Amino acid sequence: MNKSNSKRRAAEQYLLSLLDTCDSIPKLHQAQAHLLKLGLHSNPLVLTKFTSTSSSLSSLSSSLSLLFSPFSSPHLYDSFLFNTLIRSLAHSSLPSFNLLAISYFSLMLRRRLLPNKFTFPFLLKAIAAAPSPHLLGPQAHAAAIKFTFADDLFVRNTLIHMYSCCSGGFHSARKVFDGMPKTNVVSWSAMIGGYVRSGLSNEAVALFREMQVSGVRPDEVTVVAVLSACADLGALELGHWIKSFVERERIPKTLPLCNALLDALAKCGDIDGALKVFVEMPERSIVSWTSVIDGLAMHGRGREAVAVFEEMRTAGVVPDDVVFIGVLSACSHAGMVDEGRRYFTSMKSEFGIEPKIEHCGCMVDLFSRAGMVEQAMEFVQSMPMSPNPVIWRTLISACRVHGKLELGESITRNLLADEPMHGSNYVLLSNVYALSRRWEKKSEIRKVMSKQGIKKVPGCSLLEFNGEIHEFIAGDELHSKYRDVFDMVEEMGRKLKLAGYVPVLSEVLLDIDEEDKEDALHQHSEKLAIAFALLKTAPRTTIRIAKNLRVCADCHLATKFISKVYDRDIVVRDRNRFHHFRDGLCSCRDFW
DNA sequence: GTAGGGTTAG
Repeated sequence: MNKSNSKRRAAEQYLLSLLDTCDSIPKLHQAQAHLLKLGLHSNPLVLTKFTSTSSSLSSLSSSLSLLFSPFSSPHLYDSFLFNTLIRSLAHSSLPSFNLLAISYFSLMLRRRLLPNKFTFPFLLKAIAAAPSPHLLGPQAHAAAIKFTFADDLFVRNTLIHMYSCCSGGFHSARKVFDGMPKTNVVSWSAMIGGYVRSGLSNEAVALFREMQVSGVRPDEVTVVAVLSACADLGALELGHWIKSFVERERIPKTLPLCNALLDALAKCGDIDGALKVFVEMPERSIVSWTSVIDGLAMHGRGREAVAVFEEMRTAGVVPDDVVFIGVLSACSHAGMVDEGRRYFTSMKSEFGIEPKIEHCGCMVDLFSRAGMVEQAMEFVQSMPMSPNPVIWRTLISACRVHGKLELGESITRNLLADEPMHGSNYVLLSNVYALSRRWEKKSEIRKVMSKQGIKKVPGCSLLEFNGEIHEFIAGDELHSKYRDVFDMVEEMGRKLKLAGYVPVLSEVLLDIDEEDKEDALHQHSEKLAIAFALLKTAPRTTIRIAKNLRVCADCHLATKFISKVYDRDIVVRDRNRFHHFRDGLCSCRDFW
């Protein structure tokens, strides 16, 4: 070995060990300076190490500035360096970096470097994280086949993940999954997670059960995915079952697992169980705090939510924009107008966080619920961004509840012009008309809807019974299996009336006579679910229901009566929040 | 040196 070669070798070794000691970005920058001084800017070994170090310190731009520098010689790069680069860029949460990963793959091919079995998992991960995975994903799949790596277990598992990140891609994901001669825990977790991502939580739970039958042992990642499904479904029994499963199977209680558990319990109605998980967590991230605050907000426990936020600040955790959504919605659900205002102002002044439309939406809701419709309107006019349909719908509900019918009507007309195919907008307008007793206008709406083929989203309520999740859909055909359920709804109606209940007919969309309207109300999904629970469950046990829409005025009133007449606690999670019905009253204090 | 996972207005 000649002298200059051994000198270069020594420099290379020095830098590699220097990079090993880099545990902060300033140290990384020092190493970068040494690297340039020693002329190692084209050394693939050093550049690879530098890339993976800068990636683990979330400072990939340092590495990119080196690789893109005019001094570097990309012709020296090997497959290993490209793999490292693609992996590091795929790992980033910035879409532009994910895209860069994909372009490095092309560059690699242009330089006639062969991808190996490690390349495709990295590439597919980048594609999954980048915008429009459905465009590049199938091409990458074809490339994996061409280079004979498509049968590799790691590649297939990442294919499942990639396809399930494409909208509607769970079919393709399932095809890959079903075609695998051998699967492992990652394949199952990826598929279960894919179902959750597509909003198919029931399928996710079903696949989890299949996984257990097949003898593949779930791990902490599987459990996190199943817990998200659980949170989505509001399946408390399943949530509790998973909790004991984790204990029994000694599945490591990682931070994401505890966060998922805490979030699922809160979203399934066991907020105190969620708080217990939170208190016992050995370490917490901002996600843990946010889940607790959101959970308390959903249960109308705004004071406690705000207290938790203050505790978080005392603990030295820096708030982000997401946690403020929880704080503001807590204030709104608990009628804490002044606090809400203060927190909103503090976002920018104290924490330098620019409010987004979601935060403004919380403020509009805060004023609206408190009956301050004018302030809500003024707030909308002073927002730095233009209002979106969510904001308009919040305002319209406020107009309806607080009797500002003309304003409500004019806003709804604008909204209908923006979103003519959105069924819930017509429902809102129809309800405004019903309150102002303009029946002819109301029936006009119905005609427009049927003419244009605009459909209402059907109401759907979920209820767990005997370890199964039962689904009730509003206006479902009278199924023979549920004959007794419909009879029970009729009987409930009679009993409630004796107790003083008067059906609220104004929200029925159909242009039919009063008696038929009452029948239509009887078919609302939560009434079916409650009737089922009254028939099947032991006296005085709590009834828990999760539904997809907001509770309608009639079901809200009826459920209050049911809780008293039948002596049951009834917990309903609707689109927005929890309602705890007990002894004729609701925890939302009729504010929802 | 490889894959799957946690919070987000109404």
